[in-house]
Amino acid sequence: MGLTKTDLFTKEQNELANLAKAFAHPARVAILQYLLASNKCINSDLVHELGLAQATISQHLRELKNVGLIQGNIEGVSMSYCINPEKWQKVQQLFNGMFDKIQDCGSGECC
Amino acid sequence: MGLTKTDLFTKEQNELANLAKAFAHPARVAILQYLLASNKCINSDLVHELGLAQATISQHLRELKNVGLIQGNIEGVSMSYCINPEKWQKVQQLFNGMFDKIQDCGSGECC
DNA sequence: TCGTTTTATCGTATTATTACGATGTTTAAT
DNA sequence: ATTAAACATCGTAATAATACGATAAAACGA
Repeated sequence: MGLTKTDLFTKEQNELANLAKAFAHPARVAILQYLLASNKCINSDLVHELGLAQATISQHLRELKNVGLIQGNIEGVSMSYCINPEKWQKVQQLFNGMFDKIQDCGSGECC
Repeated sequence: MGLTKTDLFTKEQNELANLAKAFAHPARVAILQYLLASNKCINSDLVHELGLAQATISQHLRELKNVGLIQGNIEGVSMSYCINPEKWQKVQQLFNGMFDKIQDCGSGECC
C-alpha cells in the first residue's frame, strides 16, 4: 500500500495526473508564474524571490524539468530556465479537453 | 521540515496548488471523467469501474468534495455524486488564467 | 425485526513529498 | 593559481499521501 496503482488507469489519466502534480505545490506555481512574467529566462534568484533554500528551489526546478514544463540552458556561470512552449500548449490542451467536457445542466443543480 | 511553507506564497498560488492536487492522482482524474461522461451522477460502482477498494474510493471522493469539485446528494441507500458546475468553471478560469500568460516567442526556443 | 446494501470513518502500513545543510563541480574573475 | 558565485546532488528528518481491512451507521426490503 501507499503506492499509486498506475496500471489501473489509462495513459491519459496518468499523464494528466503527473502534470497536475507539477502544479500541485505553491512554490512550483510561483516559479512558473515568475517565468511567465519574465519571459527572459531566469535562474535562482528565485531563492531570493521565494524565500526557500537553494537546494529546495533546485529540487522544484528539477521536477518541473522532468515533466517537461521548463527547460534549462547553461549561460556562463548560471543556469537559465524558461517555459517549454510546446509542452505548455499540450498541457493547456489536455486540461481544457477535460474542462470542456462539462455538460450544460440548465439552471442550478445537476444532481 | 517536510511541511509546505504556505505563508511564503500568495492566496492564488496556494489555491491553484490545492486544486491541482485534486487532479494529481489518476484515480481522481478517472472519477472526474466518469462523472463528466455520465452527467447523471454516480456513487461507487466506481469501485467496480476502477478496481480500487471501497474505502480508497471513498477517500478520493472526500478529497474531491473537500476542494469543492464535486458534491454529494443522499439518494435512498446510496450517495449520488456529481460535478459542481460553478466550481468547475472557476477552476477552468484559474488554470487558463495561467496557461494564457505564455508569451509568443517567435519561432522555436525562448531561451 | 432481521438481513442486506451502501458508504463513511478509523487505524495503520507503506511510499512519496518537502525542506535544507553539506558537499562537490563548474565557470568566471582577480 | 585562487577565490567567489551558481548550481546540482546527496543524505536525511519531518510530514503528507495512498491503499485497504475492519468496523459502524443508515436506509431499504422481506
